[in-house]
Amino acid sequence: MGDHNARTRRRGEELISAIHKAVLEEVAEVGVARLTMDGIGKRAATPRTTLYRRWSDPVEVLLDALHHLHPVEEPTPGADDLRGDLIRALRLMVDWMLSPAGRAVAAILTDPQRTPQISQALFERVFAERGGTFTSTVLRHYAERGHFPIELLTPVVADIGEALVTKRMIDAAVPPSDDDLAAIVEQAILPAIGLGRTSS
Amino acid sequence: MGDHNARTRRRGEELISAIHKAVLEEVAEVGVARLTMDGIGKRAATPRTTLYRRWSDPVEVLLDALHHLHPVEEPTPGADDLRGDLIRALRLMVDWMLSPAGRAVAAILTDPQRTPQISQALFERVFAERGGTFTSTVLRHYAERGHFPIELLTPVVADIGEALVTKRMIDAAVPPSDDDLAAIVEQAILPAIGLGRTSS
DNA sequence: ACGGTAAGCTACAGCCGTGTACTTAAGCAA
DNA sequence: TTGCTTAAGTACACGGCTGTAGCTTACCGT
Repeated sequence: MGDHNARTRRRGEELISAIHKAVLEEVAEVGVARLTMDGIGKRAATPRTTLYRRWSDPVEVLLDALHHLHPVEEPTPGADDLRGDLIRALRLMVDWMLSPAGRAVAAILTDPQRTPQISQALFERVFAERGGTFTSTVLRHYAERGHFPIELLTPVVADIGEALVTKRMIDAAVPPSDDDLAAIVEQAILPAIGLGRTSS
Repeated sequence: MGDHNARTRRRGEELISAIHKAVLEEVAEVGVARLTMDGIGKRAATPRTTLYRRWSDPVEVLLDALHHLHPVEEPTPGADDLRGDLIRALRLMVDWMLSPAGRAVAAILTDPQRTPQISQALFERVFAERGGTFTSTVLRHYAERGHFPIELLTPVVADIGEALVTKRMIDAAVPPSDDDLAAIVEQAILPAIGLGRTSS
């Protein structure tokens, strides 16, 4: 009795990817701490029993979802525009941080109770797939072409852009504009690789 | 009946500051999301009823604790050692981030469900009390004494050190060493104010 | 067409945090 | 000492999430 759902019953792949999508959204919204089977089930429109058939607790679902994440897009350095490519790399980063996947990762990384297991799953699955950080891909490209000495591309320098963007995202409610990103590139990254503000 | 606690019953100031201490520890450990009256009460060794007499929910207790936080120590620039003073400022920051108060603030700032009210309370109470960020206090001091043009001390530049330290604290399990901080100062901050690695 | 597999659905007991009511007892001041 | 104030301690009903059980029903391969 009762109206059967107009939507057809989902199975296998389709159902699972719907659940993965749901966990990521859920964790981005409420955080790892408030993650519940109930919440995931409601968001994915599936009963908890279906979840328990495959996973034993919310974090398992989350880890599984991370394992199926599509790798993050990498910046593709252009011909001869270091400054522009850096800004585009940071823009890519900002967009990713605003996406469900990015917000999920942020929620996980900053959870006070995160375990080494979770951190490890994250780094293996989400970051290791990529060549490196957003800006370091660009920086390496230009260093190899002699735009600046590759010795200057230290771990610290490779992190400058990401660090400043991250801080902006935490401090301010509004995501950084292109002008903000340009300021980061010009005032922090370029000086660090010996390309001061004078050399346009 | 039963053994009365050997400890004398606490009242007023003493009790409240014990509760404040407890909330900060609790939130640093479990995060804002998992904050409960029960947890606070257990940690402060006081029944929930006492908490409800003054506050209506765990976040209220937290906000009240923040209002009673001692201001963070400010770096005191020395005579003529910009590099050393910057490192000391970052060390001060790291130590604070490792303290209960600092970890509490981190937990609050990164909570996916933080409200504007909470952010505002934080900034007013914890940050506004200070002159500025850790490194900017030092940087301003040396800029005013002509060590570098003050126009270079932009908001982005003032954030470089804090941003890199924060990222390090999130990424790595181990807090940065003095060498790490020195690398940040030399490779990121000093270049940004026009004092490259050449000028020692 | 049929039967197996797996998803949808409901129900239930258990645990934990909540918020309140009420009693007991310690500290403090007149 | 007396009495007011306030914390300690106990008890209870409520609600949400949990994990499981048992059943119904849709999908899908043979």
